[in-house]
Amino acid sequence: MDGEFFLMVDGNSLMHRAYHALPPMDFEGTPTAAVHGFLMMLFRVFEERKPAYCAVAFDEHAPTFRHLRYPEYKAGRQKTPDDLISQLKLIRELLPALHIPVYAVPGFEADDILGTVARLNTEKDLATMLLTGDRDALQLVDGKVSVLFTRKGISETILFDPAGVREFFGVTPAQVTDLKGLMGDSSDNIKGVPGVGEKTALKWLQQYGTLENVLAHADEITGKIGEKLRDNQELARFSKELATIVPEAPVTVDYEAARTDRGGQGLPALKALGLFTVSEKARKLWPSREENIPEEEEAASSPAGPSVSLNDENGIREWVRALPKEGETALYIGTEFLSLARENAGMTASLGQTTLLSEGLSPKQALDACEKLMDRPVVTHDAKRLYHTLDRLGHEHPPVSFDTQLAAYLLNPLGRSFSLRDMGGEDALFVLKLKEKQCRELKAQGMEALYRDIELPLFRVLYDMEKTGFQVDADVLRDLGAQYTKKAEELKSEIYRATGVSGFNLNSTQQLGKVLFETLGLPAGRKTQHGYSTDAETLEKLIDEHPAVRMILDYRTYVKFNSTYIDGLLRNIDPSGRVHSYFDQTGTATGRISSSDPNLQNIPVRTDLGREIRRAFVAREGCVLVDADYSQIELRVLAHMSRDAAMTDAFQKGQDIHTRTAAEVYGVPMPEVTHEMRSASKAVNFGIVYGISDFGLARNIGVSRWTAHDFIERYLSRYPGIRDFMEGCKQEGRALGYARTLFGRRRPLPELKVGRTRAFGERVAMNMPVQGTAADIIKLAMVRVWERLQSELPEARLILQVHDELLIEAPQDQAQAAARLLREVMESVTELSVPLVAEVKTGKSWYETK
DNA sequence: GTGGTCACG
DNA sequence: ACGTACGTGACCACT
Repeated sequence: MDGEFFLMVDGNSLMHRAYHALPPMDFEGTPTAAVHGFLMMLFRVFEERKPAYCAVAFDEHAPTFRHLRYPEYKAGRQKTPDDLISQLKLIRELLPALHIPVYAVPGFEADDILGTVARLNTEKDLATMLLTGDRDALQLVDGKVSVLFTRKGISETILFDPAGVREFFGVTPAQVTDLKGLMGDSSDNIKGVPGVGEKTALKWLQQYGTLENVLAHADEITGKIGEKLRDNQELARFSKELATIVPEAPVTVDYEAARTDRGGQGLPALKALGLFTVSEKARKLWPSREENIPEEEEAASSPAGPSVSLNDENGIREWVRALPKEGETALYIGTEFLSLARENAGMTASLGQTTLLSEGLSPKQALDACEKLMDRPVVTHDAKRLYHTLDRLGHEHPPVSFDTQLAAYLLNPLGRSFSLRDMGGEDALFVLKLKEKQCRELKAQGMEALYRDIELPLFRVLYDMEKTGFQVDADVLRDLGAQYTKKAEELKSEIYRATGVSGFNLNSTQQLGKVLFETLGLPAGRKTQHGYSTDAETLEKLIDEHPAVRMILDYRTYVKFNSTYIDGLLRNIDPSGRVHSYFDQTGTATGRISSSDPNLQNIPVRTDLGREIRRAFVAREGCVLVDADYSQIELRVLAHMSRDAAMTDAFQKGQDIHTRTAAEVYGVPMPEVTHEMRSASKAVNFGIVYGISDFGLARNIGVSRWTAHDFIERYLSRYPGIRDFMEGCKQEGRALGYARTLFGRRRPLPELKVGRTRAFGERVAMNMPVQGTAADIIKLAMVRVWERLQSELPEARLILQVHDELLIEAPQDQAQAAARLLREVMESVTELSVPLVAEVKTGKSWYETK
């Protein structure tokens, strides 16, 4: 915020935060922890933001008043503890001594006063910053009013302007009360509409704008939730009214008294309470005060060893100059609020025991200040995200020597979360310590090479893929969407006619199940927790029973394509016409990467209808797509790992593996293998990779489980190496407690110990080494392809990976070179006992490469 | 938020 | 003796 502004503090909110965030502390029996926390917080904001004016508002209870209007108001809140009440009294006495005015009006809450002071300031054309931990205040944000929001207790703040509120909460400041009216707020005992949560409320507000308009269109909303909304209109309006801050509290502002340059007195009062750290901070804030004569260093303030603030320019210079030439630097930029890159993202950099902190400076300022750090390789947590962040800040990328997030993933791919916070730390110093520990563990577990040669360099590749994106032709999508919508609508009325039931929600499995299996009396198949199963497998069996069934299946297809692919993709196209998927390198148990927002790894291809969607995925002007698929990579890996003679032979001779399998299992020469025989064998080959069971195979290919059992037996007797391999996987899993790939990647097998999930654990023990090794191979191929493209074809870019497929976007005249490079690298990236084969195709669209 | 369904490898 | 093929992500209905 530029220029002068008024810092208006919600005293109750901050005291509550401080009270709960800090361990109890007292001075000669008087509790002081919350007071200490409050003042440290306030003074830090003074340091960082330099407000020209400041005042603090407190709730002033007038029970009868509130009571009469809102009997249940705040009934849900817990009683304030005694030692917090005493500290609230204390702080209200201390603040005036520090020349910070206190505003409190009986019958009004602090946020009413915040709103009123903000209004008064705006009328004087003075900017306001509201310091609070209460989300209600966000409704007050506008061009002149911002909210400095406390997080993680009181240790961090984040500044919201109108764009920030939109970006973070998905609503404009004006819609904050509409949101609360719909979803309620348990901390304020505001009920909202029952059953409506944040997601629903946001959706409606996006569509209708205001709560009143949502209510006006209540009959358009279907389902139970629509009913609830219609039944609770009054409650919604009342909830919104409760949440609305009326900036009409009877307060007047004495601007002269609120000037911050009059502070610095009252230090004796602070010391009398044992608040030495606070008083030291105050002394620095107001150095000219005569009573601020430095005394003997009484309270060393920093518990975390030597650290310098980035506000301290000399300190930074000293720090940077003192950096040894050798040695590692850790760099960590706090995660959660990066989308608000203009504000305090809490960057830290560490070297050995020294920590450099940016509190309150923008990351840009912070980074500029320690630019020298960028020359050397950094240790960080989530390097891919760091690179994206630095892009936004307009900063270069330092090379990355270690990524603790990737190491954590390798050490336990089943981990639920890999955020630094969940690893137990929040700054670069912690990252550095974590690295030491992880290095030892990676080494002990034989994963150094996997880490160094595959996982770490891959982040750079994925970063590029995310940044580059994939061009999507929105017109093609919209065109398809219109066709699909028309088809779906037609089918819908046909289905209503054919079933004789209209108006039910076809998308609801429950309603559909009732119509099919009760109204029409069709024979029900499997059951689910909530009724009849209506999945495709069940419905396929009923196609001949009723004409509506086929139509329902078709309807589902069109609706699915429309909602997931057409609408879903259109939502994700950036202004330049490209979609930027997120590639999660720490998301799967087996070592694969996953793709989301949008997921580009499940774009339809198996049916003609679905494949049309790929026409929308195109190369940019002047470029083509070069697409390479590994042929049967998992079965080749299986052949290699199992050393099975027949399967190895098949691949070495370049035979069609499913035909060869059929020949083996049915005992006929390959030319005599029929389509049906090959197709059944293909299913078994897949099943084998998944850790087959006769039941599963039977269900998949529609034979009895005894037939399936027999089939598997014959398969395993023809491929005895595979039987041994599978047994070996299970035994090793039991002995070691984990499954592992050819490259040493591990997956723990906790399931194997528990009786009920043991069979599952066994299948995982058999599947993971195969799926995981294939994942290792393509990851290594990606790194090599990326490196070679850098030096040989810098205009060509890797843009997508789909587990066994890589996609490059290359200038037209470099397509051949790119295709050759891609094939060469993919096929030679590692040496197995069978050849690796990649099939390459080029085309203007992804459809053409299939 | 959970479960059902369905898209991919 | 047990449930019933491995790994993902998105959307919808419903609680």
